[in-house]
Amino acid sequence: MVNYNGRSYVCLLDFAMDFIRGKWTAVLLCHLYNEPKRFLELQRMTEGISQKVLNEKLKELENDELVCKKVYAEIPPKVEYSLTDKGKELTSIIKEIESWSVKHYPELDNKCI
Amino acid sequence: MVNYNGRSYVCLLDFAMDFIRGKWTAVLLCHLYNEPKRFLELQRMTEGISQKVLNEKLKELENDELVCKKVYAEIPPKVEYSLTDKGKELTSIIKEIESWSVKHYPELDNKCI
DNA sequence: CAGCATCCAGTGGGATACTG
DNA sequence: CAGTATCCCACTGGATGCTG
Repeated sequence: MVNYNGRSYVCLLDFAMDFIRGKWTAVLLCHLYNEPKRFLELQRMTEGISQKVLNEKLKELENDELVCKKVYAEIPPKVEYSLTDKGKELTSIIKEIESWSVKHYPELDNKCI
Repeated sequence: MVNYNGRSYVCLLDFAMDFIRGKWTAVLLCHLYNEPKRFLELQRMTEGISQKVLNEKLKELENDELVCKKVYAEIPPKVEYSLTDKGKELTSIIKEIESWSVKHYPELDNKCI
């Protein structure tokens, strides 16, 4: 049993998987892999995600310290999201999962990232 | 958009993550990493999982061809579950995620696997 | 532009009891 | 031993509308 932040997990792997379990989480991390992105940019890249969920996910990722949020004091508002080092490491593993799927399901066109 | 088996995914990564998104999936795969395991054995190793969910997950994993089920014609029944090659490859990536969590959260005792 | 507030539906998983 | 069958709740994410 692992307890963290008021939640409990059956083991450390369960805990780690919880970071990326959400439907959009892994995809968003990959979208941030190369360069920082703005909110609207992320929303456009991530076809199908609702604004509400994008917000929730970005907050989660920020709390988990996988993503860093930078707010510019401008009008109209400008906010940039980027991966932390910890997040970048995790994302590179996620990319291995993507490679795994490309290898084993070549017939499914890769329309992502 | 990726369509497979009546479900649709926003991209190939979403599709791949769906294999391991469930609460117990990654843990079960790791438990099968070294050697085949019997049903009850898995249930005992995987503290907290209900019989119903263990069944559902094993069926999923079998459908996804990550796990192979071998039934011995004996009484009482004997069934063994093992990783397929595809499953073993994926599981080794999952183990990287576990290593990532060990590295970044050393304070959380690793009671798993 | 980058959010927040609501309301709502689908589903993943828990608890419990039964069987070839 | 290795399952099936129900019932049920909590939570994730969808849709829509409002705001500094």
